[in-house]
Amino acid sequence: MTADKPKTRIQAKNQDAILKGALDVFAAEGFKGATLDAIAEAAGLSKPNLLYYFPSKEAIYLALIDTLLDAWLAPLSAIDPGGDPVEEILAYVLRKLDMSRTMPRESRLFANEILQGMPHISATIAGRLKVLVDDQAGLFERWIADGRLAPVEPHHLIFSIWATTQHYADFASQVEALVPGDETARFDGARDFLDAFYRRALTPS
Amino acid sequence: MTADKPKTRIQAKNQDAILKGALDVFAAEGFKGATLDAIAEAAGLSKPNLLYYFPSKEAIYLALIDTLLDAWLAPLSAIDPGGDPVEEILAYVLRKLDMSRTMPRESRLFANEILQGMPHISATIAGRLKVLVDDQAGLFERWIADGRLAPVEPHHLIFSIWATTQHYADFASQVEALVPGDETARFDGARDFLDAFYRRALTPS
DNA sequence: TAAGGGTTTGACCAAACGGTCAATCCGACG
DNA sequence: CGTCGGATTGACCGTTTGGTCAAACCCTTA
Repeated sequence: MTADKPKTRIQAKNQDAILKGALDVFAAEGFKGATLDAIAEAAGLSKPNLLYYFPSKEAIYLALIDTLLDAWLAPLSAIDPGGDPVEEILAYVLRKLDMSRTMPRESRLFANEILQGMPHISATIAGRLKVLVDDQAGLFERWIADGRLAPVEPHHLIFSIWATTQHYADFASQVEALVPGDETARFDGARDFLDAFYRRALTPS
Repeated sequence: MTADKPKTRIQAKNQDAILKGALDVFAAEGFKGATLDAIAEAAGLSKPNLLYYFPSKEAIYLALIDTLLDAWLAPLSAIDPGGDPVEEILAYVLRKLDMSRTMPRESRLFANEILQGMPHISATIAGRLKVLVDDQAGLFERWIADGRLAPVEPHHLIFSIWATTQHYADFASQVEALVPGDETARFDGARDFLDAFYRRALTPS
């Protein structure tokens, strides 16, 4: 299903430029709002040249999602079953918050896709996501059973982490309008809040 | 700036039908994804007839936002300064969660708008929002100073409430894919989680 | 009932859109 | 150097889109 590996250096360079440009445009405008002309300009190519490397706008979009999904979900997989439960989850929260700061386009890309009802997410991708989430939910439940984590429903805990951290990327325009100071100050404030918040909520009594 | 009050019953009925249909379409497709034909069909009118009542697609969108914003923000204003801090904020959380269940289209409408960088939100609307948020943040700070609320930064607390509750409307497709059971069960689980979570996080030690 | 104004619509337009294609360009390799 | 296959593009196409307009419709009221 995914594209073959590039053969020549020109192919590698151009496919990379296209995906980079497409990330800019799709994240800012959504799938329907993005135009091939805008992607071509962002990639520094002509529109027919875009379609020499990808057969359609949707193919670019799918390749982009496929390329970014693993990196986007990696921190959830990286939770160490051997570590301290509260500290492991807190590290995940802060890692996700940092990704909202350093990778806001990826966050908005997925936010747009899910908001529209995930029309481009295949059953296999959704299945991969569900397996990962269910696995980590099972880990959380074991931690809870061992009394090392406050008893909270794991799926909703994961949702709350996604929601609170990605909020600073997806709804950055609103956050900027409501909180004074520069970006660094805002993310420092968010870090302090989320650390204290999740520490209180997750530490077993 | 806002449209005048409708004069005739036909005007009232059709403007209402247009705004209802537009809510369906804009919430599902976003501003750029929505088409006048789709809105017209959802409203049960012809496209030229739409444009007899509103001068443009953007005018429909602006009227819709203007109509819905106050109701959408009302629960935040409704927090009672004379009530118990933790219970007041918890009631706000559960009210917002309930709105995600009963008004998901409104939630997605605003989510789409903010995701795109609030290109249609005027300075006056943003100003109204900021005054409201800053006011309630001030109330939270007084509660904290009185030792009746755990010391958390109020703006980030409000963001977390918006994020965790609206998540169940904005990203419903993802929640449905990851949590088994029907909608009622999912929202019951979310309610239990958020109640316990915020109660722990907000109760002063 | 006749008229007048508010209401509705089929037909249309210009621009933007995703995508195609034949022609051209260019760089690697014998 | 010549050539051959990959790379690039200007011109173009059919469709969709937001919006227009003149004609027709219909509801109210005198």
